Amino acid sequence: MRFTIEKKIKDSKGEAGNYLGRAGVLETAHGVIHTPAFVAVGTKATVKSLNPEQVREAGTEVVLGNTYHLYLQPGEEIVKDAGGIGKFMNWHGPTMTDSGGFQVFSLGAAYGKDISKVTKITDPSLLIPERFDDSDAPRLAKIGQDGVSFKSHLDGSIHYITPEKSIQIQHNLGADIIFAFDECTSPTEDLAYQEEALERTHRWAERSLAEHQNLKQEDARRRSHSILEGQDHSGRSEDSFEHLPALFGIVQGGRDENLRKKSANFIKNLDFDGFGIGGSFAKEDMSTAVKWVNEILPEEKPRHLLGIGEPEDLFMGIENGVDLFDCVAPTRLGRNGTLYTKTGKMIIMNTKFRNDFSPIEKNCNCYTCKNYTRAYVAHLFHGKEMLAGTLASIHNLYFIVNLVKEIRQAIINENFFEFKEEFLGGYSK
RNA sequence: GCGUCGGUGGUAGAGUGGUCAAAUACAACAGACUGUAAAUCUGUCGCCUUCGGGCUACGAAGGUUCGAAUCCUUCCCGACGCA
Repeated sequence: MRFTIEKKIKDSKGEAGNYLGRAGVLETAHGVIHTPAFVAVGTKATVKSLNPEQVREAGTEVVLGNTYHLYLQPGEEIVKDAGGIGKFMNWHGPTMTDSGGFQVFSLGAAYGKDISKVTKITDPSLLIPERFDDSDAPRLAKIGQDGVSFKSHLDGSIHYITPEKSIQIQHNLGADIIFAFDECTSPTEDLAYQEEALERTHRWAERSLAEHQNLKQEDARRRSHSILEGQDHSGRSEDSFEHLPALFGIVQGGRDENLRKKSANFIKNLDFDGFGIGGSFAKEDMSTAVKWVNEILPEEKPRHLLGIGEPEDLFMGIENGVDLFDCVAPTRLGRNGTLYTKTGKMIIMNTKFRNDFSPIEKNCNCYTCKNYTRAYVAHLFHGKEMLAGTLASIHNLYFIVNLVKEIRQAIINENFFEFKEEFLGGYSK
């Protein structure tokens, strides 16, 4: 993997100032990612409701799968034997896998609760928690001594995932970029807990990295042995890129400035190829957290803001130095009948669209908008037809991927701030 | 014409004397969704409301009863059987 910065954000007079944002190129063994880029989420080695051609046609350059899900089903050995996640799912471009760290949160502290990746609460202090009443709440993920025990949401079986295990699984899944195993904490946890969790995430980062390096060495030994024996049929030896994954470390630290900075400083000193910024945020905390972190992380390595992807968040992230985003929003919202437009989100099942024969969005170049009307898409949703989720996902994915591409172009054209103002001025949340 | 059974909210369908403005499902309407426990979930769904409650309702009209969607009478409508 190789990351090159092409251009940094400048103001309207072309002055560089102190801006963190940049446009670049991330080269992997499976192709190039133009950053900033939006990564399509394909948790179970499929971007839900879309085939790879549709994902590609929407403009997507890279797809992210999930360690936890693929480990449970079909099992990482199968994916490995298939030739890796990309080959398995017939996606020829770059791939990434998440470590399962998010499931520590979504199946743990957040399980059965009304908290998610980004909470609405405007005053996060209100979120502070009675951790004590909470202890017997049902969870599918419990944090243990040196890992997390998961109770499978599929069949109830128990699985213990350690950092080593997560990295082993990810090596078998064979994506181009993988992530360290971390603990995504709930914003409802108090500072003492955030600190404790951060220590854990840091230990896990070191262990993830150590296991990653072990696996690389083992692989190198095996390959040199095969070459000596004349058995290397991989055809990849002349590749300028390592065929093994690049590993990104993850910064946590909740909403606390000291913890965030502490985490960035700790993680940046480890030999990671890039970085993820994780956490469950109260909306208003997100930009400060990203800024604190990216001011510390080394400029020359890529940064991925995990799980974020609403339009206003993309501008915020990019302006503050984020190179990669992934988010389920385009596909999940699409399947659930909400569509992005330049003026805001549209709930396509609303009565007013039943006889609206215009496209979802005028001048949109996605497959859906070029071929179908609002009335038709609404009809598909009312009729619970499978094509509904597909057409909606195509549009939403195109919308978000393309928005990020436009932002990238604006950076290159040195009119990022104008573009931001123009877009957000017309977009209502 | 006689007999039997049945007519419940947009639909299907519970309910057979009070706890019924009426289960449940569907439809409808509105909303939520940010490293996918998610083609999912939430709310509303007779009318009015100062959200305490008020009013009108279970084919129609009468009646019995403290009280009726529920019991009785007649009528209207439907299905089936016999002429």
